[in-house]
Amino acid sequence: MSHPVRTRFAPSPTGYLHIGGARTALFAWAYARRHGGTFILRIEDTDVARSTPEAVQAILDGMAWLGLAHDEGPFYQMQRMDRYKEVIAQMLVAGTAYHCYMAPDELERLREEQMARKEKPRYDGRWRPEAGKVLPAPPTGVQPVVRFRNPFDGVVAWDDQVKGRIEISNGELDDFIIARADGTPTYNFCVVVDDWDMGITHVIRGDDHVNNTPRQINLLQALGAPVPQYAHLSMILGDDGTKLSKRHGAVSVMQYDDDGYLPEAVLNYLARLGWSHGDEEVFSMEQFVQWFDLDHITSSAAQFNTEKLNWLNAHYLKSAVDARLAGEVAQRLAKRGIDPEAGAPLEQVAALYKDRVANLNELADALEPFCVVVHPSAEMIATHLTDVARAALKMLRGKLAECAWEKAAISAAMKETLAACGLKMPQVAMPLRVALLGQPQSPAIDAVLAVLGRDEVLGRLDRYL
RNA sequence: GUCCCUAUCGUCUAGAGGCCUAGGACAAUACCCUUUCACGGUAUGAACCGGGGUUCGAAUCCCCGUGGGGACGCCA
Repeated sequence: MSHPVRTRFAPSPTGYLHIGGARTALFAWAYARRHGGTFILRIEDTDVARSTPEAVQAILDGMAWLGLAHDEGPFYQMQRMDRYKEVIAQMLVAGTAYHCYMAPDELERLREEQMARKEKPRYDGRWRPEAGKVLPAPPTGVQPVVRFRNPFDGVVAWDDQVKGRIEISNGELDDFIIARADGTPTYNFCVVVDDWDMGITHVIRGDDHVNNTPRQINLLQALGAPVPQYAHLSMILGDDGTKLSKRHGAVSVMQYDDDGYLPEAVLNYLARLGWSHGDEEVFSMEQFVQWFDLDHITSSAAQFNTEKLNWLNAHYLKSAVDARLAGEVAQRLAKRGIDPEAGAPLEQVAALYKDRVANLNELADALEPFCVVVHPSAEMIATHLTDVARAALKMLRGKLAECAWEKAAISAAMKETLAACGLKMPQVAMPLRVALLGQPQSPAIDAVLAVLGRDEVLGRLDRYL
């Protein structure tokens, strides 16, 4: 507890915020919250060619939808160039970095030779200054890159908070480039300077960065900077067990909004994917933050399971406040060109349907017939609105025109009609559903009538009588 | 190829040497509830990758295979 916890989420704005990034952000956010720390958002936009302002916005939107608020930032690496260049200059002076004039094609050739010899491809250190070593004369007209002088022997080790102790021999590493020929700094270098400057105490990030960690630790140490704790999260696989890709599965979190998921369902699902707290399955973010720890993160990859997400979403839909649901559905209906004010009060209809659907689009589908004139198919009319049924509906209509407009009275009117016609409930309820909503399934019919309103019910009925 | 990570029901997972005849959840199946369709309830089936150790005792620790994933960029 001596140091306040500071975590960060550091996406590169080359695309939207996808489900894997969202989980990384969630865990980093939760860890900071859990320890009363600070959650920082940093945009790693040094890849100018692929970074876009749209992607930055998409990431911000995704975070906002999920409710993952950052305490500091967003910081943009492109705005920190002066600082990076300052550090590089210092390293050059200190001798922890050096200029390398090797041409890219020359480097490429070296790599190919090494691969052919079944060796790990790495820079051979030809421009690395050593005591007593004579360096070639720098070729004229060539802009050098700057390489980090990585320790030659020994091992780099850290206690990964999710994977345990990891040791990498320095012999596996090479003198990687920290500044390109045009002077711009590279990823591993920027990350290190940023994590240092921003006082990051816990680096919680994707598993694909395990290989970068030893390089970053070496750099940090060369800089005399403190080494943070690292926690590497395993990746999320697609529904079919294969790697998520743009082609399948790796959709924007905003797609889940479009698909009718509630953010709390997505959050709960993500929290439970790769982390656990005993048998707990359903919990709020408040509860999650209280429970969250690095010790119970799974170290192996997890397969995304849409069905479980659906179940959670249905669960949160059931317990959602009617007014909120009505608002969400109204927006969706409006997008379909339907006036949500046109029919029965949406809030009441939503209450009737919310425990029968798995997402907001299904809810909108269910509420739509309450707002528009429905046109059941000829086949459905033939099947349900038989002469017998119509006769019963006609009698029912008479009673409905006069009874008190509430569930019990409506139910009584139906029962009287059934008795008078010698019919069973479904024989009248089904045709009634078809006439009113255009489909033979609905919640309890008396409740549907009550909510639709007398005028609407009688009007819709009259089209068939 | 080299290095690193990883392995419990179909899926997410519980499990820190005896509480494990391996627990929960989703999904599946059956039944119950029911005014249709759902919701809900109850029940059932379903797993420790293989082989060696260590130990009185291993899902848990170690080694070797095998499977899966990642990294080896003047990308991040």
